[in-house]
Amino acid sequence: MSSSPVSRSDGPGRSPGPDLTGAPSAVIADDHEIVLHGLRDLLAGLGIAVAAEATDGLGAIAAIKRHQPQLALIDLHLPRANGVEVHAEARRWSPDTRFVVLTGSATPDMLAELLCTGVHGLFLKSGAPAELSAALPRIIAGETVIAAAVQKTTGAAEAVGLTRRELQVLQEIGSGASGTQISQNLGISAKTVENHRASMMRKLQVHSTASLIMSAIRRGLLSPDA
Amino acid sequence: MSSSPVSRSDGPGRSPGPDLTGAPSAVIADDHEIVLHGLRDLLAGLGIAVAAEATDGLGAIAAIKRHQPQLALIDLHLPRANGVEVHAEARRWSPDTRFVVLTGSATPDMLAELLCTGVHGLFLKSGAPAELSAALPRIIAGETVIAAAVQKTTGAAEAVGLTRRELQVLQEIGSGASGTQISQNLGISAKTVENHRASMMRKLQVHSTASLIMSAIRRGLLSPDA
DNA sequence: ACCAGAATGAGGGATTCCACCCATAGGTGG
DNA sequence: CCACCTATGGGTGGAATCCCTCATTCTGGT
Repeated sequence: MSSSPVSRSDGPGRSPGPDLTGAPSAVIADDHEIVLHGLRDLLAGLGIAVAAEATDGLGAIAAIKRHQPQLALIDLHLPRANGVEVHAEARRWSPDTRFVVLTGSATPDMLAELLCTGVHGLFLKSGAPAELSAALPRIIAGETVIAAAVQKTTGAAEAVGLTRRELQVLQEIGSGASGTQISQNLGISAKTVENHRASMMRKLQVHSTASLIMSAIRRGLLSPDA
Repeated sequence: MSSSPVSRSDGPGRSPGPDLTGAPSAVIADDHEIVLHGLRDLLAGLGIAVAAEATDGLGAIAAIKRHQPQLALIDLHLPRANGVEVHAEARRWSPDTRFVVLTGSATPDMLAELLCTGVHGLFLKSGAPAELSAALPRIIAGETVIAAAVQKTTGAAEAVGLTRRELQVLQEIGSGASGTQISQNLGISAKTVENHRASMMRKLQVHSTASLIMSAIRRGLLSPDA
């Protein structure tokens, strides 16, 4: 049933091809139909036309490439290419598009990565739609808006008390690397890696690597889709 | 801002208190405002009044208890009490309510638990809203409808080829138990536990417990909130 | 200047994991 | 009956983990 990856007919749209002159246009992407519905409504209220919709990352890239919209509203958690990848790829084909990433549950490492890549907006789906509505016009005008709640989420690691280095080691562990491999990847001693791991286990109050991974994912310190 | 856990004013509602005689009423709960918006629209299209909304599990329980709706539309992943818990608790206070659970990403064990508890409907948020719209009237009429996509998800373990016993061991590992502890919990030899683990790692093509957990969570075989 | 903490590194011992090998029951289906 | 899979159990050996302790260096803050 979900076999139309590129774009679907846009209800209120009337002009085919890119219309850089008229009303602002947007491409939206989310794998939940119900969220797409909500975004449609929200954009309609702002007088922004939806040029295309996509339900996965590759479809979003193609749609942005084709329609060159002023705005791209992309879910972070998309099949076949997540929000980070969509942004990295699509910006090269549509340099004037303003990218806004939505996320349900974000991990600090992903958010940090996103902020570094220079996305123009970052919002939580659990936040009030009004927050997004208020910010979108300003984003289109050239501002960059990061929801306050996102900054709070980014501090999840600090809340637990994990340091930068520990977080790096954590990600390496999650990727399946052994102590020796991690030490080579990070250019430090294997013993230091072990110390960092032990430190994290103490802080998270667990006593096995398996629990460490579980706890880290539960607390949003690590993303299963790494 | 998200400090009203119980219920908020219902726009189109006009009769205070439970109205078991008139048009069907519903309580909806989701921690994403945008999803609530979509559900509101969807129910309006079916002529179902929204008696109350909630953004967390405890709020949902309270709202159902108070309004005794014909229908409860509950997200599986809610703060302070998930869909399973909401259903288990609220059904005792509102026995005539039909419970429908929505889920974004579900793990086989959670879905199995849900199906056992006797929920009346089970749908994926990624599914077409039309699927839900079509099913709701029949659910209210007394049927039980499980989305086809859910059954597919439930078979995730079979797709990878993990057996029942292996899945049990996997959950034990995720809970932080060591080989010896698992053997005691399951009443088998520690060596057998080790064999099951090795078998899973072969099937998932990983070479460490950390990767095993990560891969299992990614494939939906394990829930981080265990 | 001082102190707290992060990051680095190490020693040592008990335990566990991981990857091979192997065998015996019991069930299922051709 | 035989082949196949599951579940069970074992052995062996090397690698990695886990849990302590301790020390050094560098930074940030008051």
